[in-house]
Amino acid sequence: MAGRVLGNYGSFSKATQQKVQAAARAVHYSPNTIAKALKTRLTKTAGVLISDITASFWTTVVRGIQDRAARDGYSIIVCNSDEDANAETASLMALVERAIDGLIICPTLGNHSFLKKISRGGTPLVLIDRKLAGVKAPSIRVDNRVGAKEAVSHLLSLGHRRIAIIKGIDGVETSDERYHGYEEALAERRITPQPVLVREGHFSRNRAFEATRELLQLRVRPSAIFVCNEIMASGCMLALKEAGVRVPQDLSLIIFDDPVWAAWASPSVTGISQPSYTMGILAFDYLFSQISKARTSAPRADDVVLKTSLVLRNSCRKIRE
Amino acid sequence: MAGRVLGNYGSFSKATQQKVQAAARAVHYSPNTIAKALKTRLTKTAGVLISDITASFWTTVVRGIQDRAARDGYSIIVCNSDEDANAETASLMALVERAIDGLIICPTLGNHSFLKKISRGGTPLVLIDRKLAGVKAPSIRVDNRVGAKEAVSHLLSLGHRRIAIIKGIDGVETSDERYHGYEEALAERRITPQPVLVREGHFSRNRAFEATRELLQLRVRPSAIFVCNEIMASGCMLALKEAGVRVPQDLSLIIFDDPVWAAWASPSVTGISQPSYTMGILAFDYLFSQISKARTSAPRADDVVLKTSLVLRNSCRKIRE
DNA sequence: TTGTACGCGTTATCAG
DNA sequence: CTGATAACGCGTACAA
Repeated sequence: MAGRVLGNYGSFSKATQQKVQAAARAVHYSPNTIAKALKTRLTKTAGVLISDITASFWTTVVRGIQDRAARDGYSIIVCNSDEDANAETASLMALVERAIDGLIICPTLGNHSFLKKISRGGTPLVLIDRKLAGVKAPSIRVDNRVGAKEAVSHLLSLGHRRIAIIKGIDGVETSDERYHGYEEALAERRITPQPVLVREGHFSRNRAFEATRELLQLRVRPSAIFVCNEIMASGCMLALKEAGVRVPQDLSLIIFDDPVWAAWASPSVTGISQPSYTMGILAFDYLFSQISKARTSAPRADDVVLKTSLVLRNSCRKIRE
Repeated sequence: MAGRVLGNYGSFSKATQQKVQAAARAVHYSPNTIAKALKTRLTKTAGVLISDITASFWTTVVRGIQDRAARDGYSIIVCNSDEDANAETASLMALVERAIDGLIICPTLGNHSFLKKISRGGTPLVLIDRKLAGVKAPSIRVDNRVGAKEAVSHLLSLGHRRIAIIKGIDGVETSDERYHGYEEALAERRITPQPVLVREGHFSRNRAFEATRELLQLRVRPSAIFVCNEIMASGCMLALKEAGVRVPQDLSLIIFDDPVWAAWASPSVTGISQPSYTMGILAFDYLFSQISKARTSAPRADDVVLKTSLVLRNSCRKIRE
């Protein structure tokens, strides 16, 4: 009986309702989600698997997910893969054991057999930041190619022709797409990318630091650098600072991402802003609608690609070459 | 019976073991952690309640907690309070419903009756960043007073006498302690704090932005500002930049915290570094030992106070006054 | 060594 | 509308 009023189902009289509620308050009743889950097979908990919560892009995404999840009565377990496929699988196993109702994941490179098994097993899945071939799940992404192209086109319009790029991890969609954007922008001006100006940064601060140093040692230095994410931007800027290179007088800089510090850095840095918080919100919305199978009237698109925006600041300068 | 061999406890014969295992494979048996948790009262999940994961201090703490938790087979549910007592209680309820095995919390200001009830209820608890009177639980903190004092003493030793402070939230331990450190450092030079130089920043970017603007409008400007955390530092630096104030030529700046961008900002900024990752590691260690009740031989201290360190960079300049 | 029956806290069903 | 009772899947105590 008490179960009915507390669970708010079935039928009961106003009188018993009040009695039960009074008693519940008296005992400080709090429902046990575990027992509930045993019955309903819903834990009201979702898993989130990203590369590293320490990156401010991901921090913001996670905050978006958490906020929306809290609204819907869901809790979130966040795991970090550090771009390592083994770590990914380990986290996935922990998540599955906890019987999460759904999963939001940014897949690493590598074999995703376990992930695919989970997906086939019926666990609702949402991909974030990257797609994954062979898995039928909605994805929330950003148009990396167009964003990168906009960044490089901006440099070109300022007169730059020797534009270097510090890429992420080859094979990772976001990295490859940003490189394609770079290529496309150059192609429009009939410029072919010079291998010596194309550097690997592995989404790592140290690698980007090294890459920047190498670029500065070139006989003919680039007049501008496009850095493919915020983490690498920090390494790059450190190297520039160390070498005494003035931005933008000696060299122009544009980055993919728009971290908080971009605004008050000296000079403030121009970048491509991603709607990270919104991505988190959307990701959970998609997950939730899958979980509750309450398909909204209009069938929603399976691949949500959001727009980035160019935030103009003071790290790029007009040149004549 | 089958439970015994699969759970690997009690006694059984080799023969039955093989029969059961064969059957298990045939049915693709996989244990149900939910049912298990209902019985054992161990969910292998811990809750973490902080103010805002978006702050890089907290991001790092959380990463420390996650890493150590993963090692011990634990998953973490992170909730944000945004320094709001109601939000704190709401998150706490969600956590309790999920029957977490333990809780790491940075308590907000306000009535913690629910938290105390949880603690008395026997849920292992660890306080992080702040203590909480009336709750018997270990706390992992930093010596905020000494750290702040070191920062201000540094400014004093450089010749500064008009030193402004942008505080956090009055009543919050970290904020109050940092202010005490400020007072103490001044007292050693027989300087009494001037109310006009003491500003409220509420740990908020915007509030700190405003506070900085007010300081700059003073008839006699301060020669240095001590900003009590990283979030507020960003607001302060934006205001300085907007007003065209050069650091450190026109004004010296020192902050509590040592965010990643401090190194490559121009100028790089001097600050008080907290061992945030270590704090996360320690917090989970304490929690885990409480959960497993495996009291280590030596009784560990209840209040762990870590040291901060002054990281010298280029935002403070020597002056003569 | 083996079988079995009970309880964990919910939800859901079925008579009353 | 109400009260009792059977699952959910696993651990465990007790009896065989």
